[in-house]
Amino acid sequence: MAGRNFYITTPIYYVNDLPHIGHIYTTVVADTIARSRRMRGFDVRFLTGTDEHGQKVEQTAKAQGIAPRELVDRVVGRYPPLWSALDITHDDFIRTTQDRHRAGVHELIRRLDARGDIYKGSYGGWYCAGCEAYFPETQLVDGRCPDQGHPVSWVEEESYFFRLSAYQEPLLRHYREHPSFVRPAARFNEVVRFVEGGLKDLSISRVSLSWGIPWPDDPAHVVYVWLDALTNYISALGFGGADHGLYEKYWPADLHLVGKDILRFHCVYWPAFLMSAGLPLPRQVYGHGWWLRDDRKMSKSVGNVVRPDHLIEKFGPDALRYFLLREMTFGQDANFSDEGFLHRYNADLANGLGNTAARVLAMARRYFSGRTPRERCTENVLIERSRDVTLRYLQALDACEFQRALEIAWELVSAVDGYVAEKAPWSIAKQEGNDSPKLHRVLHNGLEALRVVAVMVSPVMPAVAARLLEQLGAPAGPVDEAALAWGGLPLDAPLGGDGVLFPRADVEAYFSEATMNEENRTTQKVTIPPIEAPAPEQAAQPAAEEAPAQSEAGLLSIDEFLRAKLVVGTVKSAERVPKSKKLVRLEVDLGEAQLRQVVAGIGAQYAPEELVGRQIVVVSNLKPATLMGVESRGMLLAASVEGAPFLLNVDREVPPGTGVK
RNA sequence: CGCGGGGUGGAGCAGUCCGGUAGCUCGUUGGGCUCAUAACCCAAAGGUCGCAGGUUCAAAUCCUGCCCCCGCAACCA
Repeated sequence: MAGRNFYITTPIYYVNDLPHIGHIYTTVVADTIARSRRMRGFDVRFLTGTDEHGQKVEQTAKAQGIAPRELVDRVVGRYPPLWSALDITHDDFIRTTQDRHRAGVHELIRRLDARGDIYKGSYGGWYCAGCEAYFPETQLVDGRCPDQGHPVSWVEEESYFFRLSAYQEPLLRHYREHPSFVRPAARFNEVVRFVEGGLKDLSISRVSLSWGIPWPDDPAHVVYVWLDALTNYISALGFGGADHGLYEKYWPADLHLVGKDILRFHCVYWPAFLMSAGLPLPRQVYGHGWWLRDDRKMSKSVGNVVRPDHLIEKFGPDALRYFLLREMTFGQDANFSDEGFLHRYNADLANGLGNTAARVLAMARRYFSGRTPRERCTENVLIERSRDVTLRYLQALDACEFQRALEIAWELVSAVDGYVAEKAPWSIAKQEGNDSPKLHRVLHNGLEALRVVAVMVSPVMPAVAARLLEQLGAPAGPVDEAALAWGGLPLDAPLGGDGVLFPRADVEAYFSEATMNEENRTTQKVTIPPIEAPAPEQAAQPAAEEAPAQSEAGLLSIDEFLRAKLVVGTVKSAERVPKSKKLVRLEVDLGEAQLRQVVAGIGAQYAPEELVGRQIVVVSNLKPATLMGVESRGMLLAASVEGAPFLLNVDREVPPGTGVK
């Protein structure tokens, strides 16, 4: 039954970070799509998992004195409870450390090799012996390793390469022939442009680390993390294993859902690998946007990563799921804030759906002794409205326009409110009594419309939808598309339990509480113990780059401290470094024969003019560094509030060169 | 010429691909209801859709140029 299967994937998440809003978002979106496809009769396969190999994991494990395997097991353990709390309905959870995955990777490599697309060459990089790590040229700081400032040397190591360059034209042709291969459209153009810019062959093995999948028949090499990671989409289906029934059934994937930061890997490397291996390409890759915090990208170093555990606790998983899908225009970036969440929660869920359900249900309970109405009518505004809404709702949903889909669904909620206000069932009851056929019909329409809303909302808020259906006295069990049609509510049947769907949130109380208890804020500034240590962004993020910061065991001696020569200097001149965003070049009088040139990243907060004449504190014996081509021979001291500097100065003027201790 | 995103009533955002009365939530003002979670309903005020050109019968939407903001990269020594 071709076309009725639907295979959807999230990226596999890198395990050196706790799951945060980015992981949660991608997974919730995938789950919503999976649920809506199931509702529409598709045979859905939904895959998620974790990416567990690579340098960062190896280093972190080493630093903690445990085996990598132990480290990844501990971090991966965080996922199942979270996905379960959020009602995620994935069919499989793949880990790249599993045997089945290794088999898939080996099989893929065999195929690339058979095609003649793999050759042995050498891969060059800057190696820091102190950190035992390679750094890309761009990460070097003043020609030294970015972590500890150790010297680095250019080292070439043997590596297997993939002939990516041979796939430039085939990829471009594929893009041309499949304009919906990458969504949204803006991202599609980005990818095409990147490939048009030329492709270099890709190094796909490393000899410098051991925590990875060994290269087939050459165990000195380990498979490059991206080749390793991307293969999960087929290895999870049994590709390369004895039983590839799932592979036959579900591949190619209908949708790879990814964050925009890893689009290139999914739209360039992955399809090239597949072409080489003679395998079909996924039908679509969707690059969604990021959740920002105060318009800035979330990062651990800034301390603004959102971990909404307490929101789940306080408001339930469905409220969070709703917020994520309703607040973000799918594909674009959006801001995350507690204020925004509470606002949506109260406006849409408490005052909207929750209150509307409560008012209609309360009347049915009162007037009909807890049973559904005995009469229905075939012609009224709500029926028409419902038809129109469900039609547009399905269109929006199929187009992955979740925001619009929910907005449309809420039109029906609001229509019920308007309808109830207009028909004023309470007056009918007063005038004609509880047996009034009109009263029955009016409330039936209200309840039935709410039932339709519950069905529409079910892919997004499964638990709430089930609860509402139960309260309405509607048939339980899995909902399908047919349930969207008007008329599913049985007559004269018992209503389910009562209870408020979404208790209104007291915003003031929330914030005073949150202030009392920092742990509860979505933005966690607490440092998480090394095991769950930093990762820059969401989604599968193979190692390679920065190593985690090591905590030095604490206290330094007075001697060590005195090695830093701190002196007071008077700023003689200041100017912006051309083309830089915030660098200022200062000439400072340190009481030496010559003025000292110091470059400082304070241009965003201080205008050069206001600096001249000021006395500042400078570390005078710091190794020189070159920033934007300008040499800096010292560092000025400033307090730093979320990255914004506040200069230190002396209480009263002192001679330039005065020591500080 | 580094790559990309954005500039729409007081706030936050849709709409821009596929031109045709500028929409939503919140806020404000006035009225209504009393079934409901201090909720809900109706009405009103409020926008030169960053700026300037162009295409068109018609431009928030297409084309050209410019300005500002924000990510990434780079530069917090």
